[in-house]
Amino acid sequence: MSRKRKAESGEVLKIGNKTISLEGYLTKKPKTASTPSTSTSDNNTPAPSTENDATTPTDPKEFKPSRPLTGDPSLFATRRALPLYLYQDRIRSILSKKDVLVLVGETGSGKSTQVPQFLYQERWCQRRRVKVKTKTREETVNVGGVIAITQPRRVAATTLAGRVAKECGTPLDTSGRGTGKDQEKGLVGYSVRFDHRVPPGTKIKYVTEGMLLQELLRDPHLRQYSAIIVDEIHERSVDVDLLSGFLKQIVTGDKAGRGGIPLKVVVMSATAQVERIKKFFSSDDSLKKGTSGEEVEYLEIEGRQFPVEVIHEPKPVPDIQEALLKTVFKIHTQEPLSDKHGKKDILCFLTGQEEIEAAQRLIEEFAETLDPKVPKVKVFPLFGQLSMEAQHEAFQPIKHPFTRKIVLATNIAETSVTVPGVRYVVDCGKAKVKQYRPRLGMESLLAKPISKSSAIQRTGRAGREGPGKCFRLYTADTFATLPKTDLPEILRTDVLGAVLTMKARGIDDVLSFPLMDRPEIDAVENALVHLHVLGALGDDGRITDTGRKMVLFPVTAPYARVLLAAADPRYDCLLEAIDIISCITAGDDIFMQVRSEKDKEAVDVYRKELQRREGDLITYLNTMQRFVSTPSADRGTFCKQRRINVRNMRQALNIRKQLRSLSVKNKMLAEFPMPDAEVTYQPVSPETAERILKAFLKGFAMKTAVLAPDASYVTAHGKHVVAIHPSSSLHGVKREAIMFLEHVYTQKNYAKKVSAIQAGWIAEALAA
DNA sequence: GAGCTGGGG
Repeated sequence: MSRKRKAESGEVLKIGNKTISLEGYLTKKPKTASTPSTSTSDNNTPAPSTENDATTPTDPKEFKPSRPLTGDPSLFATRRALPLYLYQDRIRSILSKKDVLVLVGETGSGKSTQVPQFLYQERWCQRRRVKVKTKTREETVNVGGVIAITQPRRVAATTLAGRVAKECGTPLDTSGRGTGKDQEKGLVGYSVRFDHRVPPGTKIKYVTEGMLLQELLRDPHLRQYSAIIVDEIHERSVDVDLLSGFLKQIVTGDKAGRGGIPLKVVVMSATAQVERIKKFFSSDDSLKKGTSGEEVEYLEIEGRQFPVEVIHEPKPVPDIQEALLKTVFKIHTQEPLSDKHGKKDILCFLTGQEEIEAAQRLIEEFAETLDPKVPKVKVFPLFGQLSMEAQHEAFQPIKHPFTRKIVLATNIAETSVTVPGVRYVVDCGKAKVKQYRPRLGMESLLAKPISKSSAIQRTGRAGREGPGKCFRLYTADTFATLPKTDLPEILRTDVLGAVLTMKARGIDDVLSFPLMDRPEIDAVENALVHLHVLGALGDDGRITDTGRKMVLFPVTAPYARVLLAAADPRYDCLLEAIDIISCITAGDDIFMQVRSEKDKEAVDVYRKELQRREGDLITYLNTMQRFVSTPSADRGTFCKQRRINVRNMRQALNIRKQLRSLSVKNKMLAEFPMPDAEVTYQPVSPETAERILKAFLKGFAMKTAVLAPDASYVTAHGKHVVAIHPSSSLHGVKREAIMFLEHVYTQKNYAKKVSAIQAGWIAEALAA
């Protein structure tokens, strides 16, 4: 089983039957000649832009803004040092005249924290009472007063709010509690799923993109707001693309719903590749004479990055692991361990867990062969499926003074987390990307070349704390052929959810909704048909009552359909469906992967108890029911024994609570269920399990397969062969028919989250 | 018989 590996001292490394030559890359003495001749520097590191506007002097000490800083004086010095400080008058002046500003500011410019503080006292930002006409009558409403700043991630929204509250010197209790009327007044708040802190008097509100889309459902004109600041738009999530469309409609529309008061929009990006964004908001086609407010202003602000030298490979590398090993040890043996800026650690970008674990083994084995005079290395893997503690380890500085840290990461380290101490980046040039195939109704997850923008982002990770170097394991020519930017998510994903989002917010003609990038018509048509099958759209293509109920739940359309079916007396299994959906939508699988064979045996003993012959869904239900009936004190052990991801389980409990209370609110549950402590665990009967699976079929009848005579599973829709994924409890098991919730192409065409069903149930689900 | 980039309501 265990592959034989042998590290040899000298210049050759053997792994199994593979021999890697390290000739010319290793000099056992740390001090040698400087950088090899292949070294080239390209112009990707952001050069400070020359700003020759008269209103922005170059010395922050001489600059006197038209309005003094307010808030906590102890933080003034830090804020004055931010590049953005010099631009505050300019930004205020632009927005007093124009409605849309596109602002490019590299990481560290301070845009996310400072821009809202520059604006909230502006005259146009005051709340106003205005008359608006509704269908039936005229009414007086409040418009404006608050600035919203959207963020792609919850953690960003909450931490930014905390920091800005501190700068403003107003309270924001992020510790919990502090709700209701005992809340103190404050300038700054935030609102993310499961967590809302909006003190009375809030003028600056950090929200996730999804949250603002939710608000749009209740308030299509965003009347509460004077301005929306869309941050990190370059990440191009589906949510930000939809949001941009709605904002464009408000900005360029007749504003009657806002009593004629304009909504200001500031779009902020970390990369300068904003042509498409600029053009999108400039509303060329809808430009009307006499309304100058529609014009878009553009401003670019330098970041605070140290220079990073970029080194490409002279010729294409045949083996990425080999190239990585050579490069890592070239850095390790030729570059200093630290300098006046601090430690000089290495961050490597790889595609996935498998590649990372292989690289870790290689590096650790080779490190053992190094001369004792050479500093030690310590390797840390970093990918999403890793436990919180293991991820945390990669962020800790190494205490030992004679050791260099090497972090092997997926693109989790590109945007989601920042590893401190990094001064060398090694970039393999690839990343795994998920792409939806509308024709096949499945997605693929494959390693593909990254974009230039992504490569530059990775490079930048070497220059956060001091001057750095980035080694690209591909040639300069290859870099030149990379696409400029990544494909936005809306072109890579099932647009089912996006289409329902539009329909629910009054967009009847989804094909003419303004989007920066339009999905193919095929993809949209597929989504429309699918929504019709789910009953969310009627024959006329308009949203149905079922569809309106579906959007009230924070889950994708098929899951929402399952919840509605489960609430139907015919199936009567809403609480069970909620338990299952909570487990499934809580992030990655609550069952973590077990790395060693020995651990796997021990864990499987416990996991087997949870597994049910009906398959993964009922296993999840069993797991949730067992978990909540376990006393709190024993839950940690329960998770540990079964290698259940505690973080995801906690998230599942939050989702469960939210779905339960939404069910009560939407009259699908008569009353709140009994507290878990009062429920004794009892495994569901086979009869109940059957009802549950039939309820799930109302959302997933399209994702079924029947066992063929040759013992393969063939999908009912499309007639493709699928294999049951090894993560499923039904892997290797043959049943009459299966339902699966996910369908992914990796090494093979895989079905995941699989349940055993009867073939007859499929037609039954599609009929009624 | 064989495995998984990252987010969000």
